[in-house]
Amino acid sequence: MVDQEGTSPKPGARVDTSTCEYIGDMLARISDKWTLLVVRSLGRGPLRFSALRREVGEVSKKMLTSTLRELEENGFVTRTVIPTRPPQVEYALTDLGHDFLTPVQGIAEWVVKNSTRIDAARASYAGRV
Amino acid sequence: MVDQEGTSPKPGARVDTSTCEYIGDMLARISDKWTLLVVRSLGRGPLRFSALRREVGEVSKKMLTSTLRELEENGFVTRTVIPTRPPQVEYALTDLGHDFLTPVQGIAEWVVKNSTRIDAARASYAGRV
DNA sequence: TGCTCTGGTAACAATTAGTAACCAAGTGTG
DNA sequence: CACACTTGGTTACTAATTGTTACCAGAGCA
Repeated sequence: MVDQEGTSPKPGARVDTSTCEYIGDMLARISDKWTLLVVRSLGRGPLRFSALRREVGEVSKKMLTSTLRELEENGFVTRTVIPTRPPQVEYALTDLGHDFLTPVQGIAEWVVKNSTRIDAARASYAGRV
Repeated sequence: MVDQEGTSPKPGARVDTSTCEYIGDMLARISDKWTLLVVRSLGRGPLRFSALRREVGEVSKKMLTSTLRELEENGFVTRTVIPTRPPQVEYALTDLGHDFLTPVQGIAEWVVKNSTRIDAARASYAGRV
């Protein structure tokens, strides 16, 4: 075996393996550049595609589309087409998505509360290097 | 102007703009594929590089290295070289990193609690499509 | 007529992540 | 002795993901 990258089966996991895998899977699912940002934006109320794009920031149409598709697939948001002159599409959090907002806000609040410590740590690291 | 992708300055943000940007920045910082997984693994105690790699799962050395470097830079983990025969390197959460574990565990717990609903939503979407 | 808006999509470019090999010093195996 | 294997990486190359740009279609407006 010459420095293999692949991981072989690991028998002795500390916590229930399938639960761990499930969490890991979900964390991987939400750990992309836009998902949390989009959920947070929709947490303040339903938004149309363009409004959401303005709200989130520098997200491209393509990535916003694919992020929303995946959130839809996971049951976090609904997509409603409003048949106006140029048809508009409204995105809103489902009950599940709204509940998910709680832990997400938890992170956001933690970040705000600890911003001083984070900045201090970063400054200190920059100083050491 | 022909379908510009760039976003122009947006004056009327609902919440304090700089706070929002700070949160967005931090969310972007932790929303990569491995950060949350690594923090969660180190939450159970300090681990050496290889042990951590086994714990996290299918992460490549390269990505684990860069993830750990960024966590170090943000003051979430410490890196300690143990001068043994082949020198070993131990990674551990700092106080800041340990505190961060709380909101991260919040997400993990939410996922476990709501796994039934998530699975149901996914199945329902798969059925509709 | 020309330019705007709507919510996308397709083709291509740029960035990022993953893979495989390598390093160097020391241990164990045949 | 020669080989394999350990440690924590780095490097070069490739694969996958993201971002950019242009385009669609139908209506509004000057």
